Amino acid sequence: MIIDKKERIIEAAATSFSQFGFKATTMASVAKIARVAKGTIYTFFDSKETLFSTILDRTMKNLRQSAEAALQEEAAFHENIQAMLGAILNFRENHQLLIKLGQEAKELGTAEVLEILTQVERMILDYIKSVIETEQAKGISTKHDSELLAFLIYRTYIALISDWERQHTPLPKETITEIIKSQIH
Amino acid sequence: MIIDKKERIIEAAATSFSQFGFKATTMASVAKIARVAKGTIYTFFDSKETLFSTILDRTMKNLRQSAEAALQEEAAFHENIQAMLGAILNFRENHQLLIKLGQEAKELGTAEVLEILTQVERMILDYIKSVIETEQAKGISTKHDSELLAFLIYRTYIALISDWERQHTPLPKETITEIIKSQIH
DNA sequence: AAAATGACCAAAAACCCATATCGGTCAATC
DNA sequence: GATTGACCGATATGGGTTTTTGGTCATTTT
Repeated sequence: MIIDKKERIIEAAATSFSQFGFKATTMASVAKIARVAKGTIYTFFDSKETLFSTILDRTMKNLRQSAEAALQEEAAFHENIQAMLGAILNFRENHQLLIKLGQEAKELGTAEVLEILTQVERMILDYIKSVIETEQAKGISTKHDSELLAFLIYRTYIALISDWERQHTPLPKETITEIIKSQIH
Repeated sequence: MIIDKKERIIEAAATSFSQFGFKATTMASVAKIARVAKGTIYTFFDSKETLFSTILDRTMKNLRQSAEAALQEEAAFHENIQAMLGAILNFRENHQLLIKLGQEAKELGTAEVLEILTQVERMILDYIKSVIETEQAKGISTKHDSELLAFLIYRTYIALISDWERQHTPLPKETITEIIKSQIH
């Protein structure tokens, strides 16, 4: 019974955070959706932040899995990197929670949510870094160390996909591939 | 006399916009600092926006001059590009008007100021583009067309200088040079 | 008559403050 | 021992009132 309740709370919170964002989600409404009393939430989570963290951790785990699934054993390094970046951006653009947090940061500019988003970026960068390091362990040489390379590649990729398209027609896939490739080796 | 007055208004406005930002400068205070009546401002400029535009145009002209001054006839393309980028970033970081507009956009998030800032970015990109095109006209080959190359280089440079340093120790100059270089050829 | 002024106006912003809502607690209940 | 929901202090909200602002224009100054 206990586990079932905790799960219901998490699901209710996930729905609400995704639909209304962090600030506009109230503990009372989460409790109502989860069909528990407000106090019950606090037997599983000490605060709204903690509850949110649980949801975010799950989401990031899903993101890592999506990224992982894009990798192919037999593919070349730069192909895998690009497939992974594509998966990450696709995930970011299709998961309501991250979309909503982005909107919330832009509209309300709350320091709290802004910090959460930098945390998300940090987690993504760490994942990219780990993929690079796995590849390096296999003996593949890179131009820069994994931290810098992850940063450089991720930022460039986002710039080319999201920012460029705000004012231009999308770039051909080969162009993007070529740019990413030239940063690795 | 007329010219003198117009100049006084521009100077007063420049000071005020730089010190207090767009929203917080009032036409009344500009008039007071310039020692003219409020109505007089409107014989030279039709609106606060127009007045501001004049100031911004001057600032951008100064920026272009600073960037221009960093170029050296005998230097290699990538050296000039980097010198120019350095000059632009340095200008951005040291000119009160642009700093203040950045703060204003972050704090108040006014659509008006945000639009001004994208306009500034556009002007900077156009300038970089023109420098690239001058070089291309001399017969130097580049990996990408000038629009994409300007975008790529500028974004990467900002990422490496400003954003990287938010969480890491500054990168050695040679590393930055190398990265920029590899994007050009 | 051309240039300059500042009182004036509608519109927008800032200010107040009573009221509602929120995250979190804990004595009572199951 | 688990669960509840009335309750609390702190913060957010709504909206009526006042102040400030960009812009105008009849009047004055040059």
